Amino acid sequence: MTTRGPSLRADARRNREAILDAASELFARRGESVQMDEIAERAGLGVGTLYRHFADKQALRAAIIGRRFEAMTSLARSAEQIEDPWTAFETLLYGYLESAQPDAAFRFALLGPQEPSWGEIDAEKTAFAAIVERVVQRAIDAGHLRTDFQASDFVLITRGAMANMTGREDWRRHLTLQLEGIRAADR
Amino acid sequence: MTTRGPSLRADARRNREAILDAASELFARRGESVQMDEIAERAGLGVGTLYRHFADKQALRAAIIGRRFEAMTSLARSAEQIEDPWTAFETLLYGYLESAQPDAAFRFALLGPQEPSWGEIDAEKTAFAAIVERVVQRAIDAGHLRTDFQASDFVLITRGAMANMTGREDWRRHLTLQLEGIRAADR
DNA sequence: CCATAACATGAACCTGAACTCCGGTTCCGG
DNA sequence: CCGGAACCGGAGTTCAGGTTCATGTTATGG
Repeated sequence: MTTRGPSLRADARRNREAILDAASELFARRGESVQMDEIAERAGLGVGTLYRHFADKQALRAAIIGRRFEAMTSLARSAEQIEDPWTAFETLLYGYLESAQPDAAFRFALLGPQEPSWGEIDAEKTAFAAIVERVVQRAIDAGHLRTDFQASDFVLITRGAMANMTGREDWRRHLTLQLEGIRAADR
Repeated sequence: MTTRGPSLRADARRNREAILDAASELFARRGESVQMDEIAERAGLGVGTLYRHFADKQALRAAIIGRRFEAMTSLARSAEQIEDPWTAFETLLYGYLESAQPDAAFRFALLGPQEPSWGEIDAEKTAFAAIVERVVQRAIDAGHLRTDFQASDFVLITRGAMANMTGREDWRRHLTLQLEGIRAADR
């Protein structure tokens, strides 16, 4: 998926990038409602070209989401490098949410019912989850998180916060409240 | 809005109810994607009849959501009657969420971007909020909730829980965690 | 029981947005 | 510099689903 190989003419590759960029931008800002013609125009291309690169709208959307997940994984990877377990955890959590905030398409993809055919994304998702697992475990071992905290709770927390990304910065308040319920009892 | 008056033929009133019931059922289960023809069929009526009673699909949706909000308000009213402040709070919280759980349309209406033209619903929403305000305040005064808890936090918590209503019962776990962050520190 | 206004019906209509298709254009190895 | 394979453009096609309206049906007061 990533290194698609050499067999792609130079202009084709350039256009593919342009499409991805334009679509990212628009999907991020307006979510579901953007239409193919708009994306084409913003990319400075014809609609036909979009369909040369992606089977249908759904496939394009999936590619975008996949891209974002790759970014999330690399974010997680760098957070994992941080020495202090709690700082690592917080960095991951805030980094994840702050990346999600401006991307309505991504948030919606996670909050709405999951589509079928997102098989490829699931793989990336798993990679991300594995890193979260480790960061969480480290925070628990260091005595910063409740011992009964699960990696799956990370998902609950983040979904909760994302649900409150409506215009304002309410989600930060919500996250703070949630963190209180998550920390180890002794402080 | 509620007592629309006498000027409505008996069969018309009956049909209106049938439409509302059918639409509630379908919207609740399948959210946005139901189509007018389906609703008509399930109500045992023709599509034209739907349009006699509701200007368009959006209006029908709004009527349904409004109805649910009325139910929520009456739920809140009865929770408010409970003696013990904490029990009242918990009853309201769980009652609200358990009602929301089977109703995808309602949840989606709250989680998605709010449509315009839902002015009438906002009124009902305000009534609900007023009751929440009182129940929350009582729980704070009784020393069960953090003193810095806001009525608006009720919204954050419930949105968070609703975001985790995906098939399983994850939201209960999430709510438990959230409650830990919400309770008064002294326990 | 009638007259008639209110109501119901659903096939046809219309809209908008995804997708196709083929004539024209561009890249690239030789 | 050339041939042709790969690629692009965007007007036109298709189709799903919301909405209308001419025709038929039913409730209700007198």
